[in-house]
Amino acid sequence: MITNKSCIIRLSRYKNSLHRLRALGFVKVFSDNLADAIGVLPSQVRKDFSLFGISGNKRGGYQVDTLIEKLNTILGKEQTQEVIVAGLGNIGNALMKYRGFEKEGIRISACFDIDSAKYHREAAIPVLPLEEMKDFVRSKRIKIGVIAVPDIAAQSVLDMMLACGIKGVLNFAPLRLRVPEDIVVNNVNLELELENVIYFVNAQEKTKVG
Amino acid sequence: MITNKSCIIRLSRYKNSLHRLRALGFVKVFSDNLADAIGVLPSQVRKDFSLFGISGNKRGGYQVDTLIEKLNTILGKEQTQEVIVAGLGNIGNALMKYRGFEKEGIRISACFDIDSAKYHREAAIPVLPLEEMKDFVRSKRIKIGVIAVPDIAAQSVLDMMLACGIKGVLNFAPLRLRVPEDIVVNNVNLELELENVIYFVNAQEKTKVG
DNA sequence: CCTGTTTTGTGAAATAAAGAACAAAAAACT
DNA sequence: AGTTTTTTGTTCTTTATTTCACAAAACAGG
Repeated sequence: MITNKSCIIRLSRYKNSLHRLRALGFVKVFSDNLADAIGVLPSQVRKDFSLFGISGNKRGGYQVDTLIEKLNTILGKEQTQEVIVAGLGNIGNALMKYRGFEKEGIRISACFDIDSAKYHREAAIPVLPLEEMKDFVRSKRIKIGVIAVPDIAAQSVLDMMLACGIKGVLNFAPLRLRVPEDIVVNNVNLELELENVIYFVNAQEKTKVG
Repeated sequence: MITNKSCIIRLSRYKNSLHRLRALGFVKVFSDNLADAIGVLPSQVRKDFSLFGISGNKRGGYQVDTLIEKLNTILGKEQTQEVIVAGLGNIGNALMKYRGFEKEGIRISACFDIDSAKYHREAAIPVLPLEEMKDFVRSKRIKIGVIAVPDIAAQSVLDMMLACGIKGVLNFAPLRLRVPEDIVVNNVNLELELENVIYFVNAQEKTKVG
């Protein structure tokens, strides 16, 4: 198992670029096309592929279609991935409406909230009480959850998810969640990302002056 | 200038943890408290601090208040940072309503959109036509922008921002933006984050079986 | 005031990631 | 058929990051 996160992220980016290239009519690509597209060196592209046993043709590059297929297999996207969302606040709402997941084969199967005013059992994406999470997740064998609840509730909602059999989590609450080793957590922290941009902009300015 | 992004991200995390610790009544902390809080080793904490000239007291640890202050200075948070948002779709909307920025000293000054139906000049956060971006940004000397427009529009909106004097961007459009070297871009790509979780969950499963 | 303990700060060692370089294969051209 | 060119796949090198390890400082207790 390859544990290098940035390598996996690059694979996703390659795949994205390949979709665009295919739409433009490309049938084959070379490592430097892909490198260019995602902003790395060609040798990096080849090394990434080599790590996952993806091979092309010397002088012929890579077949776009087969490459996309292989990447999808590696990234676990052979069938639609079902995920649940906890918390129908700002972020939860945006996620439910977000169209970007579909085309990546990701489907939000349900949203869970504590507020009964939000329940909506018959919606395209049903909004259900937290208590129903266990049955729902188990019967559908869902493995991935998104945490979009307020900070204070995040850890307890996570624990609930784990009890349901969830194995991987995308967390929007700006704190570190405690999880067993075999559980995967990715954090999206908007404040932090902005803060980071701010730091580098300021640092840039200072360098210029000094 | 320190260019190590993950180091800066850790600084932000330390700061977050420190706020929590202070709220709990802590007056001083040790490197291993912070290490524990954000999930790294104590030596990492000390080295990070040392890189930025932050020093504590041998055997006495670090003063929480002064530490927070120093981190704020480093992270450029002495005064409120004003940012603009382009695109009042799902994500733009969620950002405008999101309460998490305030407490980090980040303020969304305005949102810009192409759709005249969305304009709302008198709102707490005004929604303005894209054409007004230049005047607005220049008069307020805003340096940071958020891109929350559809893929196809992202590059042109970015170029517009740069023409206005924006120096750093947080980009939600799932593609690589082309920018001059001195411009900072951080990408938040939700599909990609989820895909990443999915990969590691699948990889985990396979390892267990194999 | 001395001894023992704790915790920092940093230089050296280990690990991980990225980049360069090049042989080998495949196609294209003559 | 042979030569040239292109592009992969992989090994070796370099660079970056993390971790270890320990001396020096600060405090506590006797």
